[in-house]
Amino acid sequence: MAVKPKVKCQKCAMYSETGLFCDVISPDELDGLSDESRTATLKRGETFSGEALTTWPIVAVATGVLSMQHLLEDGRKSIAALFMQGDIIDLRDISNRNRGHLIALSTSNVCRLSPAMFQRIMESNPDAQHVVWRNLRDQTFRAIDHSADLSKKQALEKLASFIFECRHRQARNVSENSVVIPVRRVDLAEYLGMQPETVSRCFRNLEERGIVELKSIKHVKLLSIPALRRIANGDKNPVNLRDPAKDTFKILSFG
Amino acid sequence: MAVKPKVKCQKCAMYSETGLFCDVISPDELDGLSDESRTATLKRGETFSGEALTTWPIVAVATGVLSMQHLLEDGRKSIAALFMQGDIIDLRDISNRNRGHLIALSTSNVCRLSPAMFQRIMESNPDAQHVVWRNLRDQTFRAIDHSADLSKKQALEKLASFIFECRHRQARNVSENSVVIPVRRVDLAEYLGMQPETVSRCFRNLEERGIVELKSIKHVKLLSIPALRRIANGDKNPVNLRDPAKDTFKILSFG
DNA sequence: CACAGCGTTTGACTTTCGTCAAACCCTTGG
DNA sequence: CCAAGGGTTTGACGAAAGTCAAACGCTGTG
Repeated sequence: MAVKPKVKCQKCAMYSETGLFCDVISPDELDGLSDESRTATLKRGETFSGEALTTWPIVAVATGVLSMQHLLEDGRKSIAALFMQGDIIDLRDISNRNRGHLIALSTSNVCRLSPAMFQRIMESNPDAQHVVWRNLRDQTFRAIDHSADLSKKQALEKLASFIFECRHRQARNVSENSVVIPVRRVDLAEYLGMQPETVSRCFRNLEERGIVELKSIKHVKLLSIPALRRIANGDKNPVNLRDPAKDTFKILSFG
Repeated sequence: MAVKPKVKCQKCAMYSETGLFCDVISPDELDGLSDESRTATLKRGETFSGEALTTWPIVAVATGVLSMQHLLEDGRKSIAALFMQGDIIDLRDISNRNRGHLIALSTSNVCRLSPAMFQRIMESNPDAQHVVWRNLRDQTFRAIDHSADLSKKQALEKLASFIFECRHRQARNVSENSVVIPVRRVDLAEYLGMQPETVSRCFRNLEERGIVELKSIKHVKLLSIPALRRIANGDKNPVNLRDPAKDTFKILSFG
């Protein structure tokens, strides 16, 4: 009977954007999932209670930015990951070990998916499985790349990498050399493991060198993408001075 | 007919260890997968050629330690992730974007799984799907936790966290307060985003304070787990001085 | 409209960690 | 068994980024 999406799904990006989870499942599956799931709007700084996450450990992000934050004993906190549109955050079975908190960085619309329905769809619908699998792998490699960025020592390099990360995530919506920074300076600093002051100094540095232009606090225009790319790749000099002998490793032949 | 595992699988940890992928699939599935897959032994420093990874993008780790390394233009490199027994590394569709290299840090036995067979088993066997899904989520949250560790400023804190990470991964095999560091100092330094000299100084620091004892270069005995835990959590003082008012965030109630 | 409060930027100073150089140690191979 | 080579440790020094303090700017609200 009900083959039209529920009211709450009709305007939700998880359904209306091409290729996201609720777009690739069948109308019946969407109907069942919708019945058992709960939408929510979070404002900046809000999180879910532990109780809510136990019952609803699977969160789909429709709009906005969520973060996984870790708190240290002395009050320092770090943002370990960012989640945006289309990300499905599956926290089943890890709430105890992992002491991270899921906190909104901007007003966000999310949908807490019914674990049972989600599981059933995953087991029966290869398309859905593919989308979710792909999204989780993207999250994994994003986190791995981010780890690589963090262990890159230079603050400027980390900022350059982050600008490309933002650009990559909004590839379609935005013109070629305009990038939106979707988080505040303080959050950006915590994500990159540095201080807001340092973030500010690095933006100024890039601007003084004519590599970017800050149209507003969150709109960055890229004036020299190659220069920014070289910085992100750890190339401080204008000429590439890498010694190719230093990074050899044996290649295991096909067998 | 063939319901006994292929010779190459009989001693492989992916099959013989409880709960790993090749242990939870059916004998027929294992048989088919084995026929289409390729085992390999890598020595320290060896990697797969790009060509090999295009044809065999799914690598299961049976023994040893593999790393995902990123090279910077000036020769610096960073180890962004570590893969150990039971990890299934799925590099399908990401070889181009992600410039990381999969490199062995110690002698390792791996199995390049047939993508077609892997996919078929994933779609038809919920148990296998569950194991692989769980493993990928572990990889994701390990990478996220690692990002949090890296953005924690202090070198000592990062080392303490790493010791717990090692302990966590070898929970069953080893006695309560003995931990094996499965990688060399240089690799450890690159994984934690610091210099080998700093790693050395931090180990000495922990030893001088009576928190750990180095039985050998890779065997660490934990003398005071609570003290190590406090360091890992960013608590520099003996007494916990955190101001609870500083880390409040609004909790979105159940709805 | 003006004020309050937070977020951001700037500058001066401090500290941690990286850099360089050399000694030491452990493994590997002749 | 000895020698060679890479990996690890130690110490002295320097630089990048953190800390502190204050000014500036934006935003929302009475």
